[in-house]
Amino acid sequence: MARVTKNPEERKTEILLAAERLFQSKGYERTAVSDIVKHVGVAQGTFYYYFKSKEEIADALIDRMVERQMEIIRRIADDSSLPGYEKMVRVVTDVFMRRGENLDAEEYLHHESNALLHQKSLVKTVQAYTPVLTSIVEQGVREGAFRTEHPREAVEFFLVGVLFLFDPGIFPWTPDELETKLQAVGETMEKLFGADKGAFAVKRLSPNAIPLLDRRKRIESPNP
Amino acid sequence: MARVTKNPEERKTEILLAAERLFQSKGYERTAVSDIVKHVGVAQGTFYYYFKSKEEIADALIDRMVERQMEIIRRIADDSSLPGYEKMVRVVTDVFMRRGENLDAEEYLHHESNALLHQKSLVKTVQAYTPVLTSIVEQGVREGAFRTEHPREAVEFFLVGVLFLFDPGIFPWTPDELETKLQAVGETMEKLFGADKGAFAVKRLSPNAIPLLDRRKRIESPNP
DNA sequence: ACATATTGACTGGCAGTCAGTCAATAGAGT
DNA sequence: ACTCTATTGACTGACTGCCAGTCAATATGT
Repeated sequence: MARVTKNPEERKTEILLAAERLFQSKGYERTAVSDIVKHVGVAQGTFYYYFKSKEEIADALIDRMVERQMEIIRRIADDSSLPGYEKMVRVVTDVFMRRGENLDAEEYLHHESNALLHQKSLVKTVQAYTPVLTSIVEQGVREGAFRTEHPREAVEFFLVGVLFLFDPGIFPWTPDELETKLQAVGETMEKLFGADKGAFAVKRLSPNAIPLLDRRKRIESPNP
Repeated sequence: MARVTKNPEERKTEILLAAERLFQSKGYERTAVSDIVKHVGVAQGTFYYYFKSKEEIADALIDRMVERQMEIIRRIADDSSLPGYEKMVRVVTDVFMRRGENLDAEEYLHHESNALLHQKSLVKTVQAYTPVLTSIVEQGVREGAFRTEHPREAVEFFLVGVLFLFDPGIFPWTPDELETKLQAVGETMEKLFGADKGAFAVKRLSPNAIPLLDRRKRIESPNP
């Protein structure tokens, strides 16, 4: 109807944000492109003027998200005053243990109806984190705190294990199971990176250390 | 048209098999329920008489598959003449290294268009293998070959790492990267299970040890 | 006048539904 | 034993509603 022309970048961002909000509340699969454009107040065709497909907008959102998270981890890795071992501890506490807190906005990814999207985001996360974490491990090896012949592969294995195994959208553990698994992560890291026994011991488990479990966003059901 | 009544079990199997064949050739997402019933020679409603949804038939196929694979691993685990360490070696060579060979029929799962299905099959595999592998590790610990405080968690971590990381539908590594990663699996296992150095050394890599890479089934494209 | 942004009706395809048909069979009445 | 009939279970296929993606037309800014 009333036709409004905007700066393309602005329009694109509008669409991106609307899509993100809808994916969060309804889930990816249950969000129709027609929903998105309705919320932006724009015609269906406009969507396809800016994005090749529904999947493409999802990919764009994932990239944004992964990039945002990379900043935290990069800040730790680039701190030249920290030994590798200390960096690794910080990455675990500041990044992995916080996934449940910081990812509220991305929690919709963990819903089953978003499997492809979700998987892609985990894969991208692994690929983005690997080089940075590898350099941390290599530093630790040089400093004698770690011992491994394949730092990169150890990191990849660790990332896949942590990200997939502790993802409530993939493995729905009970709180008890989760507790045990979290206890075991310390031992796993020690062994994987060849650190001294107790180096990554989980001393006390703060309640919000428990990642995502039970914080799963309730997705609006189809029949309210 | 010509109405044919059959033994329900037989009918159900017919539908199951037709679905499997179609999922293999076209992929899950691209197979319509109408395709399936056309191939069985039955009406659309008949499908929904036997299965609640398209996803349900997929789950049924996954269960069948996982169950079939469990037999191999159970046979190894139940062999009371074998020490735990030897069992683990066999599981790796007979089960994981063969995934590429034996799973031809299930390769369609590794296609991107089947993400949810694929993920479910991996999760079910992890959950099915875990108890059996855990008892193997525990046996190894009793025999002094392994050393770990959390056998179950070590097994889960290992399974997730191997199954997800080496799945070409999830992580599309180049042959070179894959080679390096396979070399590293030995070290990873030693550390994870606390075995002696070299216990799981990959001595020679047979060409077909490379799991699934490049054996990815070519899915019929939509526009031939 | 030209490029660029925007429109919205339209297409094709698909999952799932539903009211009803048909065949076999169990059982009641004889 | 033998029909007749009620009931059940298997099966049908047209239909609904939804949705991703297309496109020719059209408005807007420069």
